[in-house]
Amino acid sequence: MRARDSSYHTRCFRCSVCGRQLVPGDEFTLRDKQLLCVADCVLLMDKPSSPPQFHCVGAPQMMGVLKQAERGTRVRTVLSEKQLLTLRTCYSVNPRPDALMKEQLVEMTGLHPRVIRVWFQNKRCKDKKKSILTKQQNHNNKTVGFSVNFF
Amino acid sequence: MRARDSSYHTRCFRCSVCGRQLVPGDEFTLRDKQLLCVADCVLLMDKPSSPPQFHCVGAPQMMGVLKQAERGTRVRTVLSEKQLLTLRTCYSVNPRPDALMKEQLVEMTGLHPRVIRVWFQNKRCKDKKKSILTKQQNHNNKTVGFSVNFF
DNA sequence: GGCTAATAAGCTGTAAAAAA
DNA sequence: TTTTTTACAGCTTATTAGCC
Repeated sequence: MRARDSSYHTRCFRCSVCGRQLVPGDEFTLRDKQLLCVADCVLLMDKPSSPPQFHCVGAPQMMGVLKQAERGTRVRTVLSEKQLLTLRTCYSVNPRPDALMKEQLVEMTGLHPRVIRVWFQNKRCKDKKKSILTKQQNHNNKTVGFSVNFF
Repeated sequence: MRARDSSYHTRCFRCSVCGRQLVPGDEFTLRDKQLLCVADCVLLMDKPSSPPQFHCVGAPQMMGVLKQAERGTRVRTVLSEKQLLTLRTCYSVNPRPDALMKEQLVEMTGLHPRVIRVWFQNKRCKDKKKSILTKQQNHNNKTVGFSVNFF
C-alpha cells in the first residue's frame, strides 16, 4: 500500500473524536473523511456529519484493517513497570487467563486486548523453552540410560 | 454493531468497481461512500472521485473488518467439483504448499486465498485424525505389548 | 444427519523494535 | 554490536454452522 509514494504522518492516525491513536490491528471507520474508532463510530451513528478535517490527504481515506506494511513501521508497545507487574502477577496465578480475566486485565492496564493476548503467548512460550532447556541439562547430568519397547 | 436496528442487504457488500462480493475476513475501503476492494482501491488512489451510489444507507459506512456478527450469517463457500479436483491433486503431491503454490491455486480455482489456506488446514487435520484412528485399530488387532524404560 | 467450510484459541518460528 | 521482548504469520486442534 505504499504505492505512488504517498506517505503520511503516523500521528494523524487518530480517532477524530477521542483522539486515540490507531495502531495496526485496530478497526477504524471513515465518516465524511474523518477517522473514527469503532466506539465513537457507534456513538455518532445517527448524528449529522461535520466537514472533513484531514491533514494527510494522499493517505488512507481507505483501508479496513491497519497493518504493519501500511503503517510503514511496526508498532511496538512499551510496557510500563506497573503494567508488567499486573501481567506477571496474573500469570503467576494463572498462565492461561480466560476471556473474562483478560477483559479485567485490559481495564486494569489500559492495554489493547491484542497486546494482552500476545504477551501471555510469548510468556508461555519463553517459559516452555526455559523448562525444556533445564530439563535437558538435568538429563545430561544423569547417567546414560536405555529404553526398550516390546510389542 | 447491530446497534440501532439498522440492517442491510448482504448483496450490497460488493466492490463498486469490480462487483466482487465482500465476505467476512475481507478488507474493504471506503472512498466517497463507495465500497472498494483493496485491489481497486489502490488502482483508484489518485483518480478523481465520483458521486456516491449507496443502496444501503443506514448500513456500513463504517467498519474496518467484516466479521461474522456484522454479516449476520456465516458465509460458506461451496466448492465445485473442478475446484476440489484441483485442490486434491495438489494435496496428493504436497499437503503443505508454499505461498507461491497457493498463489497458483488461487489463479487456477478463482478462490479466495483464505479459502485455499483453510481448505488445506482442514484437509491435513482430517487426514491426521483418520490415520490416528486406523493406527489405533491396528494396535488393537495386535497382541498386547509392554514397554520398559530404564534410566 | 453427515460432511466439511469457517472460526477461535493456543503454539511455533521469525521479524523487528527496544534494551543492555 | 548482541540480547531481550513485542508482534506477526502460519499452523494445529477443537468447535460451530451451512449445504447436500
